[in-house]
Amino acid sequence: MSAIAIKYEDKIVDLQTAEELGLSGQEIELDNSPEALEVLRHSTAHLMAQAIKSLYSDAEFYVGPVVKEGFYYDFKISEEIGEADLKKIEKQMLSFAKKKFPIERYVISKAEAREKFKEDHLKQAVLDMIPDEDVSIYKQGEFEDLCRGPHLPNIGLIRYFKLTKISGAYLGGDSKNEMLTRIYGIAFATKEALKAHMDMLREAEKRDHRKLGNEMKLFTFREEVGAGFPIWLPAGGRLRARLESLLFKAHRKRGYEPVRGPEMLRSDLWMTSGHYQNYGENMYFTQIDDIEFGVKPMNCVGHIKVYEDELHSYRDLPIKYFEYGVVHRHEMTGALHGLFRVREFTQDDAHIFCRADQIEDQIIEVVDFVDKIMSTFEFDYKMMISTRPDKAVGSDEVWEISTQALKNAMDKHALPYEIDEGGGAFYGPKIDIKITDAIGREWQCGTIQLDFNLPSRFELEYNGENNDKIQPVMIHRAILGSFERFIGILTEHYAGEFPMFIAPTQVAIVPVAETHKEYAKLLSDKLIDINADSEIYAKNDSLNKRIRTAEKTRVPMIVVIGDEEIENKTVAIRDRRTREQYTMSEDDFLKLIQTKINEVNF
RNA sequence: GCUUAUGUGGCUCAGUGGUAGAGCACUUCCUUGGUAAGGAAGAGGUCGCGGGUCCGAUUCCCGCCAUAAGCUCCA
Repeated sequence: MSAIAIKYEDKIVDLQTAEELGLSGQEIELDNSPEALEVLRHSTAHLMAQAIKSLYSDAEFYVGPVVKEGFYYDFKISEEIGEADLKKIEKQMLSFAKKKFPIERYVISKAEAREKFKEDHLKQAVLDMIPDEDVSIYKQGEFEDLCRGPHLPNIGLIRYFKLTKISGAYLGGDSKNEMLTRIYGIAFATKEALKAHMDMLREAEKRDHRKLGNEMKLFTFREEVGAGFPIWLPAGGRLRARLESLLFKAHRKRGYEPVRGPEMLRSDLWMTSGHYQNYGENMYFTQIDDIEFGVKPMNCVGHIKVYEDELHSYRDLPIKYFEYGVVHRHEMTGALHGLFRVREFTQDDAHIFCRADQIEDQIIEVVDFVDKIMSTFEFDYKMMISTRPDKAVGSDEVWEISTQALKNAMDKHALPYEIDEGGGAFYGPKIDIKITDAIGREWQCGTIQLDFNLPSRFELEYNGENNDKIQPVMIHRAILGSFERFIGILTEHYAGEFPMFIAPTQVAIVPVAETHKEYAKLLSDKLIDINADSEIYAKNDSLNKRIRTAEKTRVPMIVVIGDEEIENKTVAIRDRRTREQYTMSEDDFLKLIQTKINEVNF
């Protein structure tokens, strides 16, 4: 295999440029490495533009970058174009690729470029953004494009690609500007890699929690209820209740006290906290007897009021309050997405009030808590420290101290993290937990936020050793993030096949005949005694049909009960995971279920 | 919020300028069955909501609501 580019001073330089400038470096071959794919996908974007230009002669082109999930090109044509046209464009791309045009590069002045692309007002907009005097042009066959590269030496190298999506996009991402057409695509160096990618997309589609949630009757949305307000159905309710009770115990063990603040608080309080000024556009307000109230978008103010209910000694700290807090946030309609982004959700929220010297230990304790839960669900995760955003309260100094405190805690325990500049909450910096699911997708759930600002704004204090008044530090934290999003992620992570300890139903009981129904009910009661939910499939259907129906609900275990089982006090088990059938004594079976449910503790 | 598309019984979807159809689910009956769909009959829809055009609208037009994809990743 020959090189398609080189690496020079840590930058990818294509062969055309390298030759021109006489550069040399480590060769990059056409494989599925990030560097090679970047070059390949960039050239594929150009090939797509070439095909579009040949099919729609009035096409004007904006930008065509490589992105995380492939590449795209923004352009404008007079004709209407849709999903169905993608095939046509792909075909045209292939026919160009077969001609193996070399990709040539040359440099001209910006003025010359302006003249060259005078027909294309989008290219002019691109030129406006380039500060340099000279610009590079890449040419393949008849097609020329303004581009800084890097590109492949020849379009014949582009073989395994797919156009995936077509949509609108604003010029420069600004909704005040004109709307362009955007086509997304993906390209790989090998056929296998492309196939694996397409398989992953199909798999993701199959796992979509909106689809599974509907099929498995976990939750639903209704137009007449309102966008972004989920309705939990019985199966979803059972799953959620299991999570809640596991988590309740876990909090109690770690010294958290359950509390609860009101859904609505007077607006004055939101002004004190700064939410009114910094978060108001996401809040819902209402008027009661001439007083304005804000529906809580976060639980911290309620917990602050709990803290204020009595005087605290330095000996009592840290004080930890937790609540499954229902919050409302006004998200843009276009941002709503199944359970992943809703307007009402329940956080597994907690606030730790502690002394400055306890920050590090508290942060680490929370990180451990997170680790315990995430590893139980077999999630890999990484942590990200987010710094001061544009809209923020508090002095730079306080931000600096608190951001440093987070970094120190992490560094001291050799915990790896990345930095997200400007991603913090308006009252303090945070550590976000990003988990990776079963098919490699990343999700943001948990968050640990360090806050000196709210304690100061609410003038919180505790009595120090010398009876002096000292301001506590507040740590806001959520581990699942919200039950909604987390259950959505779990659904996709497990493809609906929830493990025993959170499954909505642990066991499906199928009595062979009418005469076995009574026994099935007895077994079901025994299961309730060990905290396992079961459903009896005793409808007037054939045995086969009832087993099939039970299978479709993705229940972890199906047990069939007939004369034989009743006589021998056994159950015939059908295990979802192994798809195997075996017989077990009823006692052993109950013990097994009990073990499987109890083996999980956060 | 913006752009585009979609919206037909509980679910998945056909269909049409002359007020609708299938499969699954549901109800009743027959079947009493040993591990992935037994059979029959029946009930269920003002075709998302509101307005307009038309003799007539679920179908065409407009507005709204909801859903989906995208709108950040800079030649």
